[in-house]
Amino acid sequence: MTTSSGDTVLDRVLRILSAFDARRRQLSVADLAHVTDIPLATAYRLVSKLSAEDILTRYPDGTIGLGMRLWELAARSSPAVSLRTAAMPFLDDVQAIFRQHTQLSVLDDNEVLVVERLSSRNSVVNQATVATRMPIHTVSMGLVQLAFQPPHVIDDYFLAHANAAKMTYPSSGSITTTLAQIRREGFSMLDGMLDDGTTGAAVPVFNTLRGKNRTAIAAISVVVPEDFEQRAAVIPVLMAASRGLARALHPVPETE
Amino acid sequence: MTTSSGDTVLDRVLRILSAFDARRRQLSVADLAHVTDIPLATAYRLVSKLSAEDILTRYPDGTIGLGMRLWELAARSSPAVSLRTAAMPFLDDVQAIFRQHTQLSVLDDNEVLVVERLSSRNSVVNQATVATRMPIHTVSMGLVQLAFQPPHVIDDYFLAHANAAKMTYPSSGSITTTLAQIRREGFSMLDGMLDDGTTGAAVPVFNTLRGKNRTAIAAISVVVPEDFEQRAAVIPVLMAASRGLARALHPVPETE
DNA sequence: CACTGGATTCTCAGGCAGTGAGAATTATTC
DNA sequence: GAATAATTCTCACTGCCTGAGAATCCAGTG
Repeated sequence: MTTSSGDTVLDRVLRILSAFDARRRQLSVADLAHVTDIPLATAYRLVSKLSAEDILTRYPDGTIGLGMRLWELAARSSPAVSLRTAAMPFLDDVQAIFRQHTQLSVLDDNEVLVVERLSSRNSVVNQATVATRMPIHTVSMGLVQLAFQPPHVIDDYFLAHANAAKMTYPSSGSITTTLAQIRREGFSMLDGMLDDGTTGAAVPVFNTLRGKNRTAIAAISVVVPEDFEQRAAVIPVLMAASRGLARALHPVPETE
Repeated sequence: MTTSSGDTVLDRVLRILSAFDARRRQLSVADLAHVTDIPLATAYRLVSKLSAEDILTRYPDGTIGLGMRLWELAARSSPAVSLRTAAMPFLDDVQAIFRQHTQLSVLDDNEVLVVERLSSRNSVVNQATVATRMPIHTVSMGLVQLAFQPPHVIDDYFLAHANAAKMTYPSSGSITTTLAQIRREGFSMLDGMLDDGTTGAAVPVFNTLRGKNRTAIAAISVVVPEDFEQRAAVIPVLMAASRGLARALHPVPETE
C-alpha cells in the first residue's frame, strides 16, 4: 500500500477545491476523484471531512459543491475583498458614465486576476467573470500594472515569459517601447486585443498618490467599442476613479 | 514526541485561516502560533507551505495575511458569489430608492450569514461587514428565512437553541406566533432589535416563484430609522426585489 | 564591530494520521 | 427482486507530519 503519488493531504484538498469553477459548480464524487486523480475511497473520506467543516457542501442529489465556510474565510479578510469594497463606489461611477464593462484587477503570480467586474446593467450575460486569470501582456489591465512595477519584477516577467518579450503591438511596437510609453502617458489603450471591434483601456491604481517610488497595486479598466463616441473621455474618467480609489485606500491602514 | 493535541493538519490550517478577520488582516507568525495554539516551529512550516500555494501571503514586514488564491478559489464558484452576482442589480435598486443599508443574507449552520451589504453611498463607515454571522432569532433577516423552512429544520433549530424558543418579541409575542405571522404576511419588521431607533425589515427570497413547498433560500433586508418617512414603501420595494431575484435565479440552473 | 534579541529555518527520530484496495452496506434503477 | 451504482467500513501498513532544540539569519544598538 505505497502512496505512489507523493502528494500531501493539503495538496489534494487544494486540487479538490480547484476542480470547481464557474462552469462546474457541482461534481459527483466519482468525477471529482477522477479529475483530481485521487483514489475513490480516499476521495470519499476527504469529501466527508471537508463537508463536515462546510468547506464543501453535499447537495440533495449527491453532488458536491463549494461550501459557505470557504467563501466566508476568504470574504472576511482577503485583500481582494477589501480592495473591492473600497473600489466599488468608483467602479459604479465609471459604469454609470459609460455603461460599458468596467473591471478591477490586480497582478498575482505573474498573471492578471480580475477582482470585480460590472457588466452593463442591461446585458444578459452576467456570468461571473470575476476571479478569472489572463496573461499580463495581452491585456491593457496587465500592461498598465506591469509598467509601474519595480524594474526587477519586470525583468523577472520577461525571463519567465520569453514570448512576452517578443510581443509587438500594433500602434507602439515592442513591449519595452509600449511600457515606456505607458509610463510616460499613464495609461494603456489597446484596440482589438480581446475581440475585434473592441478597445480595452486601463489606468493603474497607485499605492500612494504622490511619491518617489509609485507602484501599481491594481488597475481599473473599461472595454468599449472601437468607435465609441465618448472615447476621448474614457481615460480622464478612469484617471479620476483611480485617484479617488488611491485616496480612499491611503488614509485607512488599520481601523482599530 | 507525542502529539498531545489530537488535531489534523486540516484542522490546523482552518484554525490558521480563521484567525484572520476584518480587524486582524495580518498577523506575525508568533501571534498566529499563539492564537491557534500551534507550536512555533510547526506554525512556521505550515505558513511557508501555505504561502507557497498563495493561500497565505507574506508581507514585506514579515507579517502574514490571506492570499489571493484563497479568494480566487472561493470566488470562482462559491454559491454565495453566484447568488451575490445575481442579486446585485436588485440590491442596487433598493439601495437607490431608500439610500439605507441594504443587505443580502443566507442561512448557514443555523446562523445568518451576510453575503453582501450596500452601505449608504455617503456613509464613511464601509468596513466590510460582509461575511458576518449573527443568531437567526435576533434579526428580521433570520426570522424571515426560518419561517419559510421545512418544519423539521425549524424544530431542529429550537432543539439546538433553547433560548430562542423562549424568545419574545415586542409586537408579536412568542417566536412561534411571530413565525406564523411572518408566514401569513410574507415579511418581518422589527423595531429596535439591532440598535435603538432603527428598524430592520426583511423579506424572503424563494427557491421558486410559485409552488407547493416554497423554501426561503435567502433574505433581502434594509435597516432604516424607526421614523423613516418612506416606511410604508419599504416592504413593497423589498418584495419586488425578492421576486426579481427569484426570477433571475430560476431559469438558469446550469449554463453548459 | 561585537552584542543582543528576535525571527526564521534546519535537524531528526518516532508515532500516528492518512492511506487505499477490497469487503460490506446502503440507495437506486429497471 | 435482481442488478447496479453510490457510499461507508475494515484494517494492516507507511511515510507525512511532528515539535523541541540547535543553528542561522537579521536588524538594531551601544
